[in-house]
Amino acid sequence: MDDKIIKKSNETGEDCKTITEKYIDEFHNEMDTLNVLRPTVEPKATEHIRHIIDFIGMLIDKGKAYYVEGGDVYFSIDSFKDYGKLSGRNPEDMRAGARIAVDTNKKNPLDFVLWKPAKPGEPFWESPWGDGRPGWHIECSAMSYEYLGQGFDIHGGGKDLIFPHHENEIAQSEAVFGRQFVKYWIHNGFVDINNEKMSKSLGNFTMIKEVLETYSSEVIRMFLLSKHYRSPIDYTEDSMREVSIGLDRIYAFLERLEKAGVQIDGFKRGNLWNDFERAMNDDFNSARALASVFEAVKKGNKLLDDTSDIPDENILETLSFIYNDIKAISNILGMFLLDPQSYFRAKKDKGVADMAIDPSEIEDLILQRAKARKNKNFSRADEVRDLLCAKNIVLEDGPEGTTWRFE
RNA sequence: GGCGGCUUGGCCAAGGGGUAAGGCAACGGCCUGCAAAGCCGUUAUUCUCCGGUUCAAAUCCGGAAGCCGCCUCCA
Repeated sequence: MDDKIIKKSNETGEDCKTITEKYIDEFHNEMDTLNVLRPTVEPKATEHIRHIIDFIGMLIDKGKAYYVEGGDVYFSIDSFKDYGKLSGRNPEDMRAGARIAVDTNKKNPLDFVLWKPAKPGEPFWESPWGDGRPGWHIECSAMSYEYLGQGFDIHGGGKDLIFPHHENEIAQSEAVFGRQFVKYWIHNGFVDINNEKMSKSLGNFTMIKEVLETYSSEVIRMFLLSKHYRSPIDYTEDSMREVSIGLDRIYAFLERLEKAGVQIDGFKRGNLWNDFERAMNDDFNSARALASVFEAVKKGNKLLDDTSDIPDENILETLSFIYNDIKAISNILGMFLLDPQSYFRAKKDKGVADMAIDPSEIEDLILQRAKARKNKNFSRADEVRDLLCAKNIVLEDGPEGTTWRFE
């Protein structure tokens, strides 16, 4: 029912449903890739016209909405004394600042449309007020009533929707039911590029696809969680790279734990979990929560350093608490979900593909370097390492030989 | 014009009356043939600026500057 979709439909000849299905599919695919769980119910406005019409009917019956000659139904903001309470706006002030020509049919310039008559060439549904379609806002009140009842606990959305959309939802629902619509509003800040808001709606989803070409979904999640959800976050290559390095560090720690024989016992919870929980319970302070993970990683690395990666019974238990907690956290944040070997293998595969490098070539060079090192021919050894370094490949000499990775 | 938000080390970013988390980067040390990784240490007497309240302010109040968002029949 979005004007943009109707416009696109008229341009391409595809019907609206085909167009929206396409975007919904794309959205699903990208959310799946980002480890975003599917919602239990995803109601579509076009499948709830009946509920929407009923809802508008209730508003009219209560004297909160009115029909205007020509087919429009408007919500009367003067009939709802709390109008503006969410956004902190005063209707008087806004009336003075109105920038657009006022529709003379409205009782108050800020009244908003609940049902609008169909123009030629537009999709429409039959209604008591003539053929037409719902206005924006009403579907949220009607559908949330259908699935969640007269009021519910948490409503999310972007900051830009506070006014008018969420304000209008409150007006519609509270005008009908006379009780609190939503207990907690969660309004997220935007992802900016160069400190400017990203292009709206569909444009953002294209971005995700592009970012995924370079960074894994876990890097994207970690980037988003590195700042509080209410604040805007600026997308830059530098910050993505930094986050990616941080994620490597955490996975490297997990790998180290496994090599040291640390076991997971899913029921035990340690200090990390307490810190994490405290942070998340404080208005989803994900940045603080991530910091607690890094703190635990440092602590764990230190314990492993101190015991030369052969922890005794006691240390082993401490480490298993950390491992457990990280695993529990990973299920909440949708990160650190892979086993470390797969994580680093995937990273390697991607590097190999992106740089068009033959891994056997690298292995061969490493062999040559090993031989040179054995013969104390260190200049040759360093030469090999520099050669690989130029290709973004870092060598790490460990007790079990040399491993390599992409920087 | 109205409303809301933001400004914390080189960069990113928590904290929101009790004396500055965490990440990245840099430098020094341990380790290493040298590195890398990891660890240890150093890097903001100070939180955009100016006033005020307080025993105590990055945190509260007032003012200034800069940046961002919203104010449409856009979902």
